[in-house]
Amino acid sequence: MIKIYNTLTQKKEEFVSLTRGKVKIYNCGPTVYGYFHIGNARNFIVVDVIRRYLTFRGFEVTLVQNVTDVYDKIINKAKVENLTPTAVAETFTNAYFEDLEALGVKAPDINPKATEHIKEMHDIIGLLIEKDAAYVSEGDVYMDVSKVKDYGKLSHKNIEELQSGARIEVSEKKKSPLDFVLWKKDKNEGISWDSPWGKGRPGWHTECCVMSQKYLQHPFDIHSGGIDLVFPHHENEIAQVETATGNKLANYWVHNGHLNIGGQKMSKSLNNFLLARDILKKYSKNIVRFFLLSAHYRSPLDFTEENVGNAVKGFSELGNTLYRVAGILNKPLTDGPADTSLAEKGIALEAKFVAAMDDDFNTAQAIAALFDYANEIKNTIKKKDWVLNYENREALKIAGEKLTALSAILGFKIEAEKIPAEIEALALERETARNTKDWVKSDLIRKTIEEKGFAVEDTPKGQILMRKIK
RNA sequence: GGCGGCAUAGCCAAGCGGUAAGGCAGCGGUCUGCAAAACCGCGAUUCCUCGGUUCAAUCCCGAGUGCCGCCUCCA
Repeated sequence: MIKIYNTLTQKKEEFVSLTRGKVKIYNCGPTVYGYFHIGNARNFIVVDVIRRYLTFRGFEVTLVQNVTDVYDKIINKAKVENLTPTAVAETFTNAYFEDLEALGVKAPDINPKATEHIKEMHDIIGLLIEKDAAYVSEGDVYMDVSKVKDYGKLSHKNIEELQSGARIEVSEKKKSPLDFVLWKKDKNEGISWDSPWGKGRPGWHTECCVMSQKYLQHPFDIHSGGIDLVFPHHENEIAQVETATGNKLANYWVHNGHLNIGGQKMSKSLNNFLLARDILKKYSKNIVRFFLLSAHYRSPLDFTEENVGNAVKGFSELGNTLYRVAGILNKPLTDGPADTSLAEKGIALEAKFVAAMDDDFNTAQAIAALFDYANEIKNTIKKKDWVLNYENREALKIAGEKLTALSAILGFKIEAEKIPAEIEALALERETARNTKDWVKSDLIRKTIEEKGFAVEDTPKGQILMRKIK
């Protein structure tokens, strides 16, 4: 049974999809006015893992992740750079896809753009006006929050408390400070569309309403995003959709915690962010993912060089396990008793991994299961009475494949790369030197191998070659 | 001010009623010609504090302290 924590009910709930065997997910994608940072990456990776896991559990998953390509910040950026908003959006939309791929995030099934759904936005705004839940004011259109049943149910706020909050912008155009803009009157910002209410551009929130409706239909299964989107963004999506259509928007609301830097939220407005693409210059996508998944997705996680450094060391040995397996599988078979313990423990460890992931996608615990699995494999190889007979070789091979497959659910690509012939030749040469106890030559060759980015280890069963992991 | 979350070994981090996973670092050992490697073993007797519920609490309830987030754009 898969359990998911639902922000709406503030409880872990059993996951039951609307259509048997299928899951529809909508994740709030980026506003493309700059490169996305590692905190944004956390969200994309968390959703990627949820998607991969649900697929592993037999669901056919449809993931929609929008691109917000019209927005104040894009317009501001365009002004500063002396470009058109469209050009800015295009540049960073392309960069977004590049960075996703670099992080090992599978491309979402559908990547709708806000600007390609203006007509649909007009429709829902029109419907809201018709229902007297929205009003026109000096060329802008606002949502009338007082007409929304249960406003605040997602973020668990109530209207009175919100109104007493001092931080809400007061606008003469709004009936209430809580009302939010659906359509903004054009102010010659270089991007606008005609509408029944005059020239203008869409406000936030509405795009997600219409794109989720168009590609997934309401209600769908899972709506996700960063915890900071709970209010007002997701609250306002619910307000619009449920008021306009009377349908529930989504069943499960999943929100990931923030990536902090120095204990503080990483954000573009605080200017304390690290770009995903810059981090990737220093660390591999495996390491970045390993680090980001080492804490539960709902917990805050602090990005420090030390923490990521730990991830590098921890992850390396996980990856190296496969080289150790591959190295042993190469050796000639010998006679001896079969050892069934690896196969037995493998089943238990896979179950541990699945149980962890079933429980609200507990990747931290799932990673622990991977380490247990890797340790079991290495321990087996090291056992004095374990021999490479046919049965044991098959069991080892299966264990290695299983470890690779489970890791792939978290998006870790661990596999023993084919060792280049050149390195193999060096290793053979080294073995010859070792056999004649020519340690000087042997160590020299080891050094050469290392300089070429590989490592060689001597074990009772012979040399093991592996690529050094970064 | 309102709402929400978090406080677990030197560091990171699971656990959410039955007596503390995993990783990094450290220490001891095994293996090795050597080894930076690998493997094995060792580490929390206040799980922030104080009360309470319970046969039993890190886990539930209350109070307190300290952090963080949201209430404005934000993954």
